[in-house]
Amino acid sequence: MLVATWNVNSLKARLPRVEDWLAQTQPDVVCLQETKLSDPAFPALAFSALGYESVHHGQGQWNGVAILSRVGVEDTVFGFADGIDADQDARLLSATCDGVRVHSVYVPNGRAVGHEHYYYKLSWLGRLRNHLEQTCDPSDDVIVAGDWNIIPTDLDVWDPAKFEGATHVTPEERAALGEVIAWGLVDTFRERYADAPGLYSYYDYTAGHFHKREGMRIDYVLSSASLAERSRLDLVDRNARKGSKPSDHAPVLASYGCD
DNA sequence: ATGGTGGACCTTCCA
Repeated sequence: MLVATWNVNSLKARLPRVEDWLAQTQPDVVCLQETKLSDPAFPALAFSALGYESVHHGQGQWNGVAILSRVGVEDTVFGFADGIDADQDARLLSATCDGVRVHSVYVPNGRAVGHEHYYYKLSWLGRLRNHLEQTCDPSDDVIVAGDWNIIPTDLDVWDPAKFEGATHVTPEERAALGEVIAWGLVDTFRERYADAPGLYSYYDYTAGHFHKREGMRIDYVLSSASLAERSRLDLVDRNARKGSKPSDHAPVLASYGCD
């Protein structure tokens, strides 16, 4: 099974690129973030024409997450499970695709350390952990993929010094991510490329960051142990960040063999 | 030059 995650930064602006990329890459399951669409505006028919069923959790102007699958979509849950404080934004979508419980996540940015949005980000990650505890089991095949808005280690950014005092690198954010991972997830990308620098999924649009390879790895596909054992490939599709009108994020791919 | 891009959309917010 080939799984991808991609923050498209407006599906309306990016649809032709996403269609071309799907046809070329042929993933089985795709988690999208930042569709910036209402549910009625979601282009399900365009994906259907390419062989993908889809589910979308949107709110319009901001946020919005989707799952595309050519191996089925069942038991969709929109946002956090019942009993968890509801999210103000559309940032989480869960569904089962060919027996794998898939989560498309768009973790809040945080904006600035100490900002109200920063505490919302930490709370959100705690609620994500609760959601996993309530809705699935780490011994099952589980994928949590998306834009995490956290640089896991200093290896995942071009210049850690530039981030002193900034969000994405604080011990609190990394600890909150750690609590999600401790539920039972593996970052197979970093295991595969244990000490390799320069592998980034996001580049700021401004100041030529992409061409200077000044990026960060904030998009990742985390998987439960049963899938991680069958991990066959992890990569960032850097080519999809090139050309005219790209997203500021590149797609991240992970594939898993059969049992 | 004290900005720099790009997407939401109408003046400013967000990343």
